[in-house]
Amino acid sequence: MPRDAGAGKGTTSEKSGVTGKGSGKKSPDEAGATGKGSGRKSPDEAGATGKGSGRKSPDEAGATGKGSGRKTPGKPGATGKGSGRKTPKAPAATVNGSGRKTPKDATRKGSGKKSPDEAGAAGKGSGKKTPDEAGATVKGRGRKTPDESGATVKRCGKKTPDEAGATGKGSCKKSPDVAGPAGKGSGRKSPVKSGATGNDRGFQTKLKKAIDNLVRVPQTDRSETAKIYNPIVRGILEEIKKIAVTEGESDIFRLQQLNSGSYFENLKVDTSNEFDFMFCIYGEKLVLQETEPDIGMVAVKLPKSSNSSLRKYLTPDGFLSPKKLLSRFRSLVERAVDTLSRAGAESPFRGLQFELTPQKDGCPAVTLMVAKKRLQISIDLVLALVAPPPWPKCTKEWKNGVTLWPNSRDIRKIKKNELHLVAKAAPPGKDPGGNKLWRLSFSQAEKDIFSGKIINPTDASHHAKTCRKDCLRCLKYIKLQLTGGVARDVDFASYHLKTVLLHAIVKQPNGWENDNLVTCIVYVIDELVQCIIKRHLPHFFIPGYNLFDPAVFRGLRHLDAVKNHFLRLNCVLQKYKRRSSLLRRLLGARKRSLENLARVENPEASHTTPIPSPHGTQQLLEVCKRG
DNA sequence: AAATTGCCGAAGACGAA
DNA sequence: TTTCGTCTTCGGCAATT
Repeated sequence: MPRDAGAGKGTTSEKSGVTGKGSGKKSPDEAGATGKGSGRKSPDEAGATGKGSGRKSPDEAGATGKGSGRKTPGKPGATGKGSGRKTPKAPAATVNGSGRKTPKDATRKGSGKKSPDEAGAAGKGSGKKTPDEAGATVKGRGRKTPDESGATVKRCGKKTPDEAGATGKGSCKKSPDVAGPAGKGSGRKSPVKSGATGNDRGFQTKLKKAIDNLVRVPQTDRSETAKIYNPIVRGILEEIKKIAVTEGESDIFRLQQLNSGSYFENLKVDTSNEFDFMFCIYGEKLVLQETEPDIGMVAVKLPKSSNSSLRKYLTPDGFLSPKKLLSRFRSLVERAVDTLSRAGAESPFRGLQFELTPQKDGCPAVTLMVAKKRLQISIDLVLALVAPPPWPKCTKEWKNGVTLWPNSRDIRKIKKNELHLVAKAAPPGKDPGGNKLWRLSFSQAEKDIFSGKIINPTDASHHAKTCRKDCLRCLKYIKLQLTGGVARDVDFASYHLKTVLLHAIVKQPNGWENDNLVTCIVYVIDELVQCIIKRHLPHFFIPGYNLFDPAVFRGLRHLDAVKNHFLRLNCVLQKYKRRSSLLRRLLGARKRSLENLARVENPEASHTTPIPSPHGTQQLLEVCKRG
């Protein structure tokens, strides 16, 4: 986990009551109008046409008419309350609450977004508003619905390429034609003709499956687990708040939830149901002392004038003690969990078994195991202090100059993020007793970087998304083979891979097209190998903090094993990469020109001499086999 | 300050081509 | 079997009450 390495760590398909007639979704005819009669049909459509239905989520299975968009989790169905965003002065008296409403909806007070069924209940198909409704909703709002903004009728997140083009946004998969101009000339051209043997085909199929499928979390899992962890985390937060109020600590334990970790960054590659949450103490004035800038840790004091309840957790020499505060936090979580587990039959927690795992030395997280029948999930709760901007001095060197990536605007945005301080133990000898030093966590900034716009920017010349995140997921998957099988105790963390990737992008911001995944993996592995050879991997945000410094990295003796593990795979991938015709097929780039493919060949990728390994292919196949 | 709502992006699912 | 387009779900976030 990132924590080991350093820095930190509903929709209820609104059951509208409408029976599914008069759907706002497209009719089959309309669907066909796009020139492609494909796609998933809604249950409504399925019923209308007699054709097979699509996948249903467990909830949907019983429901007809559905809505899109997100509802407050844990509050199924329309609440009937009158709060939320409303048109301040709705001219049309029939409109209660917010959102688009048909006259029919007007009889229901206060619910928000309507399902397509509701929205279009008055007529067939279209979800468009009547002129009256349009007048009622357009004023005084920030964002507008697609309808209001004049777009064509679409309620779901994804857009058709047309819409995407119209708005300049959208994540919809585009056809190769849309995906950008085909090869503009330059670059190495592969002379290799198509020579796929039966083995190669098997290999490429497996690799593609490994890349496409192995590193995904199935939607059903996501849905099922979200229904468990969301109410639990909310419940614990509420219980802690209640306890804190009765015991006079409401000023510090009105915690703010921050979802963090690989699951919420969409970087998860293993099958463990592990979810990380930060519970943040905010609004406190803290005085940071950068006594150990090169290990990413700070000491914290309170202003003299402070009368915060945090005073209880000061050491005799006036430092805020991570150990004391974490201990208090754990006891609060224990009591909250106890309350949850004693909840009545009507509670959302019935049938769940809770177990807090023993506190690990130096670990900032309180880990709660939750079991529901055969499903088991692990919830990591990390107490964090919020350190508002500006960032500490040790980060000053970070991207002071002009860089292509991230660009200066993104850097400003990243630096606006709050930093967090977590109770992660210092390296041996640095903080005896664990009473003084807090670990700087950049998880919010990292989340910002990996959230899409920054890691996968869309620019004028490359309409397709980049493969940067996929690259990291593949590398994490490869690492999993090592740490999950060969040698568990290697201390080589995903955070190291993440850091290498970020440095690699800074060094080489171009060429991360989706079609270039294998080349990119090879490149990042090369960068990693260089870092291992030099025993030097600077923390991304704290240049002076070397993550491979013997003083802070315990797994030094394993690093060469890690290097060899990745090199063997690199050797195979490099060999494989040269067969451009195979690569073309492998990456689904059949329609693109060879020039386009060659254009992105990365000259930097070949600066490492691969170690020949007769077992390389075998190992990669092992990676693929799990699919 | 807290709750609610709606829009958006990301990514999985799945049928048709 | 692969590719593509569409639909769906969920989390993030801003606007609003």
